[in-house]
Amino acid sequence: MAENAKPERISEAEHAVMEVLWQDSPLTAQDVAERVDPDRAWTAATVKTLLGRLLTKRAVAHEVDGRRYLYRPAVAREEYVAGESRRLIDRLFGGKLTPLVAHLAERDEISAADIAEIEALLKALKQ
Amino acid sequence: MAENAKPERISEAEHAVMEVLWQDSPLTAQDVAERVDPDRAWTAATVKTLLGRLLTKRAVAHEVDGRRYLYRPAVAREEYVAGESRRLIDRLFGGKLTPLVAHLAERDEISAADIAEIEALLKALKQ
DNA sequence: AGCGCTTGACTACGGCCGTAAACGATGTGA
DNA sequence: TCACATCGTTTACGGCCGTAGTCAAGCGCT
Repeated sequence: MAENAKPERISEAEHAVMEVLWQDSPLTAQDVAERVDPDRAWTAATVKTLLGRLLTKRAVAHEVDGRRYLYRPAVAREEYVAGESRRLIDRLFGGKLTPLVAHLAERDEISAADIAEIEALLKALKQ
Repeated sequence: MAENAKPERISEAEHAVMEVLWQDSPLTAQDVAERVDPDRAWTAATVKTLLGRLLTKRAVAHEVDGRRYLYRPAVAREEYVAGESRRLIDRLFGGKLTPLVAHLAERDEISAADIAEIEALLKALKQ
């Protein structure tokens, strides 16, 4: 094993790029630029910079395809999401999920449908 | 109404200061420095800088006490926590809580006790 | 063979962040 | 009154981030 470079933090802009790659890969830089969230209104140059930074952070990998690269994620979305979730829950809710749910509930940010869904989910978990 | 300056983003280091004030306020800068998470190992100067920045961001307010200030939060922890939670859930879970719970469940980050707690909570919510 | 287009690498630059020292005003004890 | 301690304010500085322009190398046409 070993070889397991600690995961460097992915910034918010970089995350937008990762989302594209998680959805479909491998992609060329151009493909990524075309698919990235249009609200960002990035130029191709910006996307290339972000891909470069993600490369050095080892969050994406590249494979040579003729004279260009094909990019693909090197960290699973699963892992990223888990890390970010944990960070937030640790920082704001003492590491426990219940207070988060309670919090959202108190602010009416949970619908009846949500409740039903989560109950079903938990029931399934118990067995 | 009006007068409601948009909440400027509180950084992570600033948040550590806020936690102190949310727990007990008003406090002098010195008090804050003494109570802030010791893992940070900040000098008094650093804490003063952070308080200053929080002041200009209007996240804390100060009241003059002789020749020094007493600081107190100007945004409720509740509000901050809600904002951060929403950001994360929007960014990673399409705005829905269920996937977050499902996610944590799949990673065994929910204990049986958690499940029971949340179920009780949801049951209470339904009525 | 020469030219332009594509593509990654390098450079840039202002902004915020983390961390902190220097400065200046003010109060205080001797 | 004079040195000293105490505060808040200002300035600093390296680092990462967001955004993007420029450069150099190679490919494809003509």
